[in-house]
Amino acid sequence: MQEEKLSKGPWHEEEDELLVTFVTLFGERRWDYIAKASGLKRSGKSCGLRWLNYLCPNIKHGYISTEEEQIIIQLHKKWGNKWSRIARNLPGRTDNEIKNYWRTRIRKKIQAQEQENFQFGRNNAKRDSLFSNLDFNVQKHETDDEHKPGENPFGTDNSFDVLGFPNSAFASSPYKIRIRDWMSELSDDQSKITQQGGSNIVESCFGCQASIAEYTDTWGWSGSIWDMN
DNA sequence: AAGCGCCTCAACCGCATGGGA
DNA sequence: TTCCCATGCGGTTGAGGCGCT
Repeated sequence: MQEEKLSKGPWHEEEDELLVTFVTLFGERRWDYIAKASGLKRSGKSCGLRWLNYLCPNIKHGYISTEEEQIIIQLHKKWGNKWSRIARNLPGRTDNEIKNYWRTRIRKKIQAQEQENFQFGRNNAKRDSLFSNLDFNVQKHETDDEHKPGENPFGTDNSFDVLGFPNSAFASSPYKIRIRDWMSELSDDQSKITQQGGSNIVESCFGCQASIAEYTDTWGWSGSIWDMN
């Protein structure tokens, strides 16, 4: 038997109305069944997406607030491109919406900011040495003469995240993101973290260990020193 | 007014995962 | 245990809108 050709592209108002009616009747599941029963010439998957990303009454339409943007930035720092996970922390926003917003707005802002921070930070050999065992692809610093005591070597953001990374720099390093994901997983399994002297020793899934020591540097900045071995 | 390029975002694609038979 | 189907997830695409020349 020949399959009826499925339509693609933007949804029409009548299709939306039909889908809403059938979701109300059968619930937000069995999308293939709903697609067939409704007579919509759409795949079940397409119906599910349309509902979850647009028609669902819980969806918030409109501008993403500054507050929501900050949450997205922080969670992306923590989890990377885990859009659905990030979306679960922003009621009414979908993973698709957050993903698009990140790609079109936030990423550009951060890239521009990182470019600025990188230009500033490359003169600070002292701070860079904290990351010398991690391949952040940082160019060799020429001099540390220009850094003044009390001055933030990473620009205006002087905070460090829960994993000890500076919030302002190297945020998009793929290696850093992998380590973040790994640490995020580890945080759910404290048995892999042991104390040794002043350091936490973390056993990694890659067959190596990381020693993490809390420090406060000469400028009064605190954070964590990573030592991979 | 027309043409062009850029941007946004809804929708699609393909792979991964989970659950039931 | 294996297979199949439904759903989840993240990356990509392309239509349409908008601004600039």
